[in-house]
Amino acid sequence: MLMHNPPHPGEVLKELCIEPLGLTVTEAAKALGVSRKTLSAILNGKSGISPEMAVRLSIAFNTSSESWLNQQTQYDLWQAEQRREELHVTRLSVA
Amino acid sequence: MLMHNPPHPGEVLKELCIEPLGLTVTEAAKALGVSRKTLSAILNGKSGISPEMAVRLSIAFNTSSESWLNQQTQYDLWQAEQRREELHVTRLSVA
DNA sequence: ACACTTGTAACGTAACAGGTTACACTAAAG
DNA sequence: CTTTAGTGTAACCTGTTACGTTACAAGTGT
Repeated sequence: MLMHNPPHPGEVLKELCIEPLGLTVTEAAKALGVSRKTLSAILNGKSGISPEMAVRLSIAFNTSSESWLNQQTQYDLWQAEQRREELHVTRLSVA
Repeated sequence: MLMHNPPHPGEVLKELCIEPLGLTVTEAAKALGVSRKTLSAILNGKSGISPEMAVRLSIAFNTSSESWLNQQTQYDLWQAEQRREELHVTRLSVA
């Protein structure tokens, strides 16, 4: 159960990958093979990290695609959990 | 790094929740607060588990929403990894 | 025969990742 | 001061996907 608001993966990407390497958004986008707009949207929290983008990041930064997508999952899930009460769901199990 | 083709979360849902409780798709869909079509699509691998659906499942079956969404993430990622070679990405880091 | 369950086709909507082009802004370098 | 590089983002487009309702065909069991 997630307790705290997880950071948007874009922030992590910026702080752990882009800034340490002194990369510009334009450079990084070109290397990743996506448009500058797409990367910019991620870095500014306007869009999420897709499975394909996670793989791109894993290649460019020699990291784990799983870690990127898991971060996104935690973020998305926290958003959905905030609306837990609004979903009228009947309990089917007590296990 | 994922090595094996992960099962579709719908299969797991069917085998671990629906069938053990002797639930019909119609009943389960009603309890979850979604249409029969939506649940059927998930159970038959035609659509994935959304963040909101993960929360619904966690309420209905008293489980962890994280586990459901993580399963979906692993599944989606495995699909994306199959196309790893097709993405022309430049390595930016050797760390 | 009838009722129940199921998958699914055929429509629709909303959301979202991604693309191109173009604009305004900032900051640095000449 | 002008020029250049970098940036965010608006305005358009596409493709995909989750979800809804309605309706149909097929299977199963009473």
